[in-house]
Amino acid sequence: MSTLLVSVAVPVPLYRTFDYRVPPALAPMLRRGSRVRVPFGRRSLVGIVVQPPHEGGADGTEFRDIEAVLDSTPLLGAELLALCEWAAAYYAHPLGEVLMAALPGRLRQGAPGELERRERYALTAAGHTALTTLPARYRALRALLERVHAGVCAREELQTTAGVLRRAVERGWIEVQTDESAALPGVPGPAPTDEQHAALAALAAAGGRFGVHLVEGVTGSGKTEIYLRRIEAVLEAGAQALVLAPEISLTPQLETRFCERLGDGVCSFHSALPEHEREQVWLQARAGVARVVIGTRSAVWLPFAQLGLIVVDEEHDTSYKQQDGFRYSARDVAILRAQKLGIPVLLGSATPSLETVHNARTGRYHHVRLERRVRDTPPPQVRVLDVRGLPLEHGLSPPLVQAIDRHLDAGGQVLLFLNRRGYAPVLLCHACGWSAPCAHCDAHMTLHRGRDLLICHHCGAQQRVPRACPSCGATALIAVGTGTERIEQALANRFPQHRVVRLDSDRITSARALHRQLAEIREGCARILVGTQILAKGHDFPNLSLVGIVSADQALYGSDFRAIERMGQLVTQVAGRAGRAGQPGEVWLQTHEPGHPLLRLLVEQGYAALCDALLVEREQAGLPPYTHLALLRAEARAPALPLRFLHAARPLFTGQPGVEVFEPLPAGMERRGGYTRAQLLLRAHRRAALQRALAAAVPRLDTLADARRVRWSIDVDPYDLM
DNA sequence: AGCACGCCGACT
DNA sequence: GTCGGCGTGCTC
Repeated sequence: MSTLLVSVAVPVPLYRTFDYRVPPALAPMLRRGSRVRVPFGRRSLVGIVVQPPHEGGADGTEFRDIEAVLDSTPLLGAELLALCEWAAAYYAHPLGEVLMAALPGRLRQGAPGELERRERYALTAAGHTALTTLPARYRALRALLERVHAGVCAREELQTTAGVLRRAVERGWIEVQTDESAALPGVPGPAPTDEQHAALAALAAAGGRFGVHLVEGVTGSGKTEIYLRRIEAVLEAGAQALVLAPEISLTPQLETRFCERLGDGVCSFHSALPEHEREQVWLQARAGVARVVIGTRSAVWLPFAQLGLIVVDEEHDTSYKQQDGFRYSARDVAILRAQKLGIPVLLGSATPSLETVHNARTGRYHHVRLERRVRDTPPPQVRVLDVRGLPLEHGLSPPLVQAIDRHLDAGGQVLLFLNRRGYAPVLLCHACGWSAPCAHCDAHMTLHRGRDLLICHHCGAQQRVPRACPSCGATALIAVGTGTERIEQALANRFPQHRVVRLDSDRITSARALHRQLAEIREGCARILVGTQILAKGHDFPNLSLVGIVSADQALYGSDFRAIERMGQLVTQVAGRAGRAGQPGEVWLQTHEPGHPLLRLLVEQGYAALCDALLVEREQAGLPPYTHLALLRAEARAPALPLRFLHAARPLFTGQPGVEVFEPLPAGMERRGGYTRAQLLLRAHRRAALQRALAAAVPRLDTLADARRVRWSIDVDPYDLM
C-alpha cells in the first residue's frame, strides 16, 4: 500500500529529512520551498518541503500527517532552495538549519510573509489650500494634513484612522503614491577617469554572463564608482543587484552614496536592523521591489526575484566568514550563487585574499586594476623603523615620537595603529611573577586602566584590578606591553596641546558613536588618532599625513598560517589612509624584526609582491589555496573528552580516498571560556574528495558514544587553525 | 536541539 | 517514601 508523502527539512541538527503524509486535496499546494507545520516528536515545527508530493511508504514505516500548509505559493524559490541545498552539502551542515538561517525570524516561526505596501503621502495643491482654509473644528483632518505637510510619509506615522485618511484622499487633498509612482530617479555620477573607463569597458565586454571579476583598486581609486556603473546597467536591464559589505552598520556612507546615485529601491540589510524591517527587505527582494540591497554576510541568502549582479566589497575581509554554528563564507556562497544564476560577481579590494589572487593569476577570475587614486594623491612611503635597542616609552620609540611631533607642527593629522585593545595585555607581579591569568582560558587578562578592570578578551571575564598581588601580596604590579589605551594616554601626556581620539571597540559601541567620532576627526579637532582595525576600514581622513604602525611583530611571530597575509592587508589598508591632496603620506612601522624577508618584501615592493612570496610558501607547505582544508572541532568542560571524541571520529575519515587525516590536536588556545578544545584537520588536494569524505563521515559522527558529551562542529575552509 | 524515559542520591 | 540529577534514545 502506498501513500502520498512530502519530504520536509526541519530545523534540527540532523543530517536527514523527514517524510509526512499529505491529504491528496492539499497536494497541489505543496511544492518545493513551501513551508509546512509538522509534528516532530512531541513538538510541532515549521519545516520546508524539499521533495514535493510523491508516492511512497511501501516499506512499513509509520508516517504522520502534516499539520498545516503555511504558504499557498512556496516561500522559498527554486533558486534559493537549491543554493541552500548546495551550502548544506558543501559546509556539511544540516539542511533544515541552513534553510532557517536563510529566513528572517518570524517567517522561520511560521508567520505569514506579507509585504507591506510602502505608500507615501503627499499634499496636493488643494491640500495646501485646505491647510489654511479648513475650519478649526476638523481637528483630525487638520492634524493629518499638518503631518503630511511636515514631511511624514509612512502610514504608521500618520497617526490617524483609515476613515480620516480616506476622506482626505477623496477630497483630493492628499495624494497616495505607490512604490512604482514614488520611485525616485537617481542622479548621474561623475565622469569616469580613463582608468575607470577602461575597467568599465572590460566589465561591460564580459556581459551579463557568469564571471568573477576581481576589481583590485587601492584606497581612493574609485571602486565604488565601478560598482555603481555596473549596477546602473543591471537596473536598466530590469534586474536586481546585491552588494555585500563587511560591516554595513559602521559604514552608512556606502548606503548614502548608493541612495543618492541610484534613487529609490536601495535597501540595507544587516543584523542591527529591527526584525520587522529585515523581514520587509526580505520580502521586497523577493517581490523585486528592492532593486539594490546592500548587506552584510546574511544578505547572501536574500530571495531575489531577478538577481543580475553581486558585488562583494572588501572581499578579503574576514567577517564574511561566519565563525559559529553554520560556518559559511558569504563571499564563496555569493560566487556559487552567481555561477548557478549565470550572472557576474565583482570582488573588490585593495588587498585581495590569497585565494582570490591565485584565482586571478590562474585565469579563473578576470582581473581589473585601478592603480591611480582619483584625487591623485601619490602612494605613501612606508618605512621600517628598527626599534631594537631603542628605549620604548609606552610602546613608542623616540624617532616615531619625533615624527609625530613634526607632523603635528606641520598641521597634519597623525594616526597610530595597534591591533590590541586595553592598556596592557599583561599585568605582572614583579615580586613573584603572577600574571593575571584568566580562570577560564589559557590567556592573560588584559589591563583596562580607565575602567579599573582586568578583562579576558577571549571569554569576557572581568575583575577589579587588584591593588596588591593576589598571589604574594606585593604591591609591585606592573603593566607589561602596550594597548591602544596606553598609547592614547602616552600621547595625551606628551602632546597636551592636541586632542587625542581613541577608536576601538571599547569606545565605539554604536554606529552613531563612530559617526560622531569620525565627524570630529574630519573637522580637524582631533589631531591624533589611536585605534585598532576599525581605523583600517574605508574611512577617509583628508588631513592625515602620518600613520604609525606601533608593532608588526605579533604577525611575524604568529603561528597562524594566515598571519602574514593579514598583516600585509592591514598595513596596506592603514597606510592607504595616509596622504593629503597632492602630498604623499608617511607611514612608519615599528618592529624588532626589521630584516624579516616578508616584511621587507611588503614595504619595498608592495602587497602584490608579498602575495607572490606567500603563494610560493603556501604551495610548498600544502596549504590553501593549493589544498582544501576542513576542521572538525570539539569542545567540552571535561578536559579529556574532546581529544577522545576526535580519536574516535578519526577512523570515519581515514577510509576516505584523497583525504589526508591528521592526528587530533589540542586547539591553539586549549582552554577557553571554561571549555577544553581540540581539533582534527582534514586536507585534500581536490575539493571534490574533501566533499565526498565529509558527506560520508559527518552524518555518522552522532553515532559515536561521546557525540552528545562534546560540542562538535565542522569548519569547511577554516579561516584559521586556532 | 528538544523532549521523555529511566535509574540512583538528599530532602519533606 | 518523593524531587531531581543527567545519561540515552528518538524524532517521518
